Amino acid sequence: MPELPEVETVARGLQRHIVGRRILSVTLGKTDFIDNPAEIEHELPGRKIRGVERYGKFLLLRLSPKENARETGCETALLVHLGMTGMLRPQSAGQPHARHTHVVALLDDGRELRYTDARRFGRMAYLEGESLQEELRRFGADPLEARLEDFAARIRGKRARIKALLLDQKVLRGVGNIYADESLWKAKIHPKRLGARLRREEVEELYRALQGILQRAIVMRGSSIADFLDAEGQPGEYQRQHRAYGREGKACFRCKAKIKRVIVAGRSSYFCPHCQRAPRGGKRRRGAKR
DNA sequence: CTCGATCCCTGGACGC
DNA sequence: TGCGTCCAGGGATCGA
Repeated sequence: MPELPEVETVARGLQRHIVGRRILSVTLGKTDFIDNPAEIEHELPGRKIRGVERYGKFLLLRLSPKENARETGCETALLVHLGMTGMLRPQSAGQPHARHTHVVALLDDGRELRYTDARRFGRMAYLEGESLQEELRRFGADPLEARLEDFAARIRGKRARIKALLLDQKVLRGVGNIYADESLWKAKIHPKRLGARLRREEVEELYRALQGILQRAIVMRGSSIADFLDAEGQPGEYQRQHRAYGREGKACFRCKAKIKRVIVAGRSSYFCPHCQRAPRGGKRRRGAKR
């Protein structure tokens, strides 16, 4: 499940392998995850891949300008969201296509940049100029770039549960279920606590926990739970470091209490009931009707 | 504003 | 071995 560290890992791999390449042609399979398939087919051929960036959980492939817009400075990019099972990687054109390969871009070095996605929870969009900027503005701060003050304001200014806030891409871009749970465990904060109710020190603790975990996960090239592979087809190693996620019933690494699982914000949330204390009145407030 | 529910989709785990 | 069922989850959307 590609979150910030996994997408960063893919972006770095792509930087090494496809930057500078020109796209010669595009072939599409199923297209229900593409904003405008016809545009992808028509706009990409002839364009050079100038750079690859991560933007939250998106890969941003910066493209050379359109033929008729050389001077306008109009930025163009291919946005790729890997969803749950998306993979983007270059392979030699001779190699057989993996199952669920839905986008194939032939490159000028004879290789193909292939997008495969079994569940098609991903997204692909070609964007340019103002619509690109507009799309990027929809998202919150990058957790690795945000200053503590900004992070704190984003969290404490909201009454939603902290888990929901961490997952909300408009608040922070790039955090998903795994790293939300891992950072809450590290900071000893229960997922159902309300953002606005966190103490100053807790927010600071969470900020440091989140940054530290994301950085360490990037070094280990992300977590491979089911089938995540980076741009070079390699799995990540960070799943071995998980302290909460996926550990229901197992002993907490700090206190040996059994890790519990609850649904918060519609997602499985793993936490230590001893280290991460439930909020006061977390069930139903006393005397509240119904 | 925030919530839960629902849908999208497929593969893997599990029970029989 | 095979079949049915459940679950995983990021994000959009809708009604409460």
